[in-house]
Amino acid sequence: MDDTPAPRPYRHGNLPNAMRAAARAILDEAGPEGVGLRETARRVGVSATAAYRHFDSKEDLLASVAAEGFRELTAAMKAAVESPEPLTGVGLAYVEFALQKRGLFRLMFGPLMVERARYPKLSEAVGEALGFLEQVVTGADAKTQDESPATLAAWGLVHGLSTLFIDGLVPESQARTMAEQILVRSAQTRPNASVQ
Amino acid sequence: MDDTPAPRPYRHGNLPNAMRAAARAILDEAGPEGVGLRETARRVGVSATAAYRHFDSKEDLLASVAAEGFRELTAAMKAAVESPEPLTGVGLAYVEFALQKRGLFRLMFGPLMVERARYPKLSEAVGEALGFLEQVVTGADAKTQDESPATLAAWGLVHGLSTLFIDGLVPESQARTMAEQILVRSAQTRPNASVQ
DNA sequence: TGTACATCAGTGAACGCGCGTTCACTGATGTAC
DNA sequence: TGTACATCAGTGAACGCGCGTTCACTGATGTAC
Repeated sequence: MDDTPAPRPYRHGNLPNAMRAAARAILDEAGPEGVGLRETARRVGVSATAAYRHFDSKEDLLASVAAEGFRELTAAMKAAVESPEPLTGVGLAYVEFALQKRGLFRLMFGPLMVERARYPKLSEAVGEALGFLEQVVTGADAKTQDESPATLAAWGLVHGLSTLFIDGLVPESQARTMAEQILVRSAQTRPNASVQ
Repeated sequence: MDDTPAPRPYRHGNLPNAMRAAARAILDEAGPEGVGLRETARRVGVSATAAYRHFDSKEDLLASVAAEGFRELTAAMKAAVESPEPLTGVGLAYVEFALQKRGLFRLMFGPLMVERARYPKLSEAVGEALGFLEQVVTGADAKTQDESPATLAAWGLVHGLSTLFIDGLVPESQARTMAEQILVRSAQTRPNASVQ
């Protein structure tokens, strides 16, 4: 019986995904600055150069991770829109996403954003998240380029709470209760809040 | 006449301040990640080792820059509290601060926050900014450790708007108009908004 | 079904770089008597 | 007023490090005939 643990096939099979997963692990341990292409490759068990078969550069890898993050954020919000108070539910889902995937969230809204025009997949994922939010807030399909003030107000609030929480400016233990209290109240005072 | 440009005295005079100023310049050009102790010293025209006479480490330098930032933020908010609608004025001052001192703002709310307990001056400056905000929102002197939900709601909103603006998720040209519109409206619907 | 060959996905060595920090030092300043 | 000496604020060289990226390569896979 040969039970030597199969020294890995020559071809990895799905290196891009494995790289993204490893990068996300580092992201949560060390934050966006801690993610290096070499270190990521090391974790996957592959040479650093192998990464260049699949990504143009380190930035390209990070952009693809960020895009993945935006897609997951959109999915999380979509799952939450079925709640009795859609906007509150979606807002809480946003905050929850940030709390649970801090490193990823930080990457998504970090300095990469400055260059995001260079990564179409990323821009698209950002646009979808935003479009969905716009739709929840205004009730209309957003085909406009820019966000409405109402959307921006809602987005700003949940985004600000999220970052204050993950930056430790509010004690972790209070984050969720606070968020719920604030978002429920905020939804009640909205001009066009749905009648109860 | 000796008009050789005085080859700088042996002693700098105020190296700590000069280092902070240089660090802030880099901050605005390259963001928090671009700030290095060596590069900062280089700009000041001093050897890298000279910095260690005044700062324990690179992190120590950054913490002192961040503390300076929080003190300036507090001052900016205090200057704005005299406006007809204090909360709106303070909120706009907050957003304006972020827009004008992006690099600094990013540093102030960056990963350094995680370790801020190790820098008493920084913690104190953060506490003062927060305490003032609490006072504006609730009208009471905040002697409590934690923020009230009302304060957190206001802070979250202005903070979120600020970061969305400086991360380029809303077109720069619209940022100020949007902020004003949102904050004015938000102040009107607050439970205890001042009567007009 | 077998073979030649193009393509794809890896490898290890090497590049140059800038970083934070420590070391042993030197030159200027301030202070005690 | 002068001198000895401690202290303070700089210096340059060196440390080890990990990084992103390029290079020339090799081994495995897929495809055409």
